[in-house]
Amino acid sequence: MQLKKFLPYQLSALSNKISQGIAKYYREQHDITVSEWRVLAILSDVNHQTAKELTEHSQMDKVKISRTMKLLESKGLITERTCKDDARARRYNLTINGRQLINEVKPKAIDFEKRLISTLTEGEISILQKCISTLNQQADKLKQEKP
Amino acid sequence: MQLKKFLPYQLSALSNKISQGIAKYYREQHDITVSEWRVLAILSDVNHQTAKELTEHSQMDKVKISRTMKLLESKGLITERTCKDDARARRYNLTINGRQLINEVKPKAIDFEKRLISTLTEGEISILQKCISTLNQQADKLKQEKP
DNA sequence: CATAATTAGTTACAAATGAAACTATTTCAA
DNA sequence: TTGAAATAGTTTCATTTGTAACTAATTATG
Repeated sequence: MQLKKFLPYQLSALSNKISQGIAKYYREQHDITVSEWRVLAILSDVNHQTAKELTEHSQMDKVKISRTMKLLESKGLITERTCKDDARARRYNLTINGRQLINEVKPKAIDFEKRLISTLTEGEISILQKCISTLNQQADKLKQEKP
Repeated sequence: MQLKKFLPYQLSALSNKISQGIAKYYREQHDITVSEWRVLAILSDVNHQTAKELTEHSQMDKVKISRTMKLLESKGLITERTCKDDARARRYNLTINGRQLINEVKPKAIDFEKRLISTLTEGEISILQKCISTLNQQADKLKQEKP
């Protein structure tokens, strides 16, 4: 077997290649990290979330979220308010600047994705989506099993 | 747009999920990192390569390769010999122990992959492979473009 | 209702990483 | 040739990351 033919390697290589390009763009053009972009994107979709909720929607752990929120706040892109019903938690909201930034970045991200998949057919894209979803489920299942 | 629907995010999330499972297994069962596994796998396929060649086949940079080689040598899994034709470079070979280890790990990695894709049809797997290859090309192309 | 267990989030510390500077050698070009 | 540029690989240092321990608040249990 060759490493090149090993699916986990292929996915990691592809994902890294794509991420590097995006990360570079976010950094150079908007001075934000991928983590910041993810949080902003989530909040722009559903505002007013807690750190806990953000971890569930971002595939990032609570430490990374905590650090990212601190950073975003220091940049004035989000505000935080302690939850009424739970004094341990805070809810985060985009500021005007935060919303403006994400409104600027998002179309470019969508355009990047569009160009990325432009050489795939509709049918291929739909099967790719199905594969990703199935592989996610299967990866979850295998994680629980004993090796 | 939702982050969840964004292909670069989906690929990153999937790849991380799969990698975490594998990394845990390599570490617990064989006390090696994913980097070490990759190098061993490449050398088991074509022995006697230089660091330069390994970087080209592993998607790892020269610093990471350098560190991995040092580690593998300290564990007695590979040997190094200065190239006859270039005193800057070395060629690496698996030791008996190295070959034994990779012969032990490889079948399990293949089996893991088999279980991972077991819920996909042959057709889906083949289209997935095609998508990965096309996306790699496209990502390379987009990297060179100005954003 | 008191206290033990759980949960939200932060902090501290060690390990992993990446970029840049570095050494040693080789290649190129005047 | 011989000095300049390029290349193979290593080291250094600053940043990022992950784990574990921590604080503060909430929930569950006897």
